[in-house]
Amino acid sequence: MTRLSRRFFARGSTTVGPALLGHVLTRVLPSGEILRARIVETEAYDEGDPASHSFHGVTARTRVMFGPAGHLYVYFTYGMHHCMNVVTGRAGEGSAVLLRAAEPLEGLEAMGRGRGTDRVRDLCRGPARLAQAFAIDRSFDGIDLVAGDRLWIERGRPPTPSKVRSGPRIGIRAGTDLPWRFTLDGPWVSATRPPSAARR
DNA sequence: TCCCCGATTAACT
DNA sequence: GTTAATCGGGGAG
Repeated sequence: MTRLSRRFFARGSTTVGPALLGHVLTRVLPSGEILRARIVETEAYDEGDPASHSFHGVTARTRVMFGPAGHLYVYFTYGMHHCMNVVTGRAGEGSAVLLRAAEPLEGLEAMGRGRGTDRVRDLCRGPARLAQAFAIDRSFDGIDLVAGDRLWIERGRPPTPSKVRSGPRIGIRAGTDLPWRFTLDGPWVSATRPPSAARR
């Protein structure tokens, strides 16, 4: 049970995005319960990418994205949801990988408690659901995944590269031409929705 | 300050 | 397939 290292994260987001698939997000709750889930869906965001929160430079919210790799960037959206990202690249670069979905492996009961559902398939399928299942909120913004003791990523069995699919990212308006969403086929991947076709 | 809308989800018809 | 929920970020004035 080796943890992914600083070096792993300190590469470009479009490299770290697909590389994270198959590895295991691990959380220790205040109760001591352990949550583990295998990452099956990620998206890369980069400075200069109009869909990225870092596009407009450093702000109070995006400060962590511009910091050293291996830290967690958590944002709040739609007035009710949290989503978590792993910061990538070099300090000074505003890049990160959004964790969008995972296959629950351990601590399903605690995840269900956090989510308010018993449907295993819905525990970690979608970025806000994943954050809720793992009890992650803005207070986790900036924590270190390499050295911290509440959340980290364990080395799993990486898929053969041919199993990794890529396609357009979900829920964004700009940057839809970039194939920066990475998935492993299966029931744990979030639903794809045509980006903003019918959205304001 | 004001205003628009978002890296979403769940509950509708 | 459609839409309400709900609030903070960030650009415009």
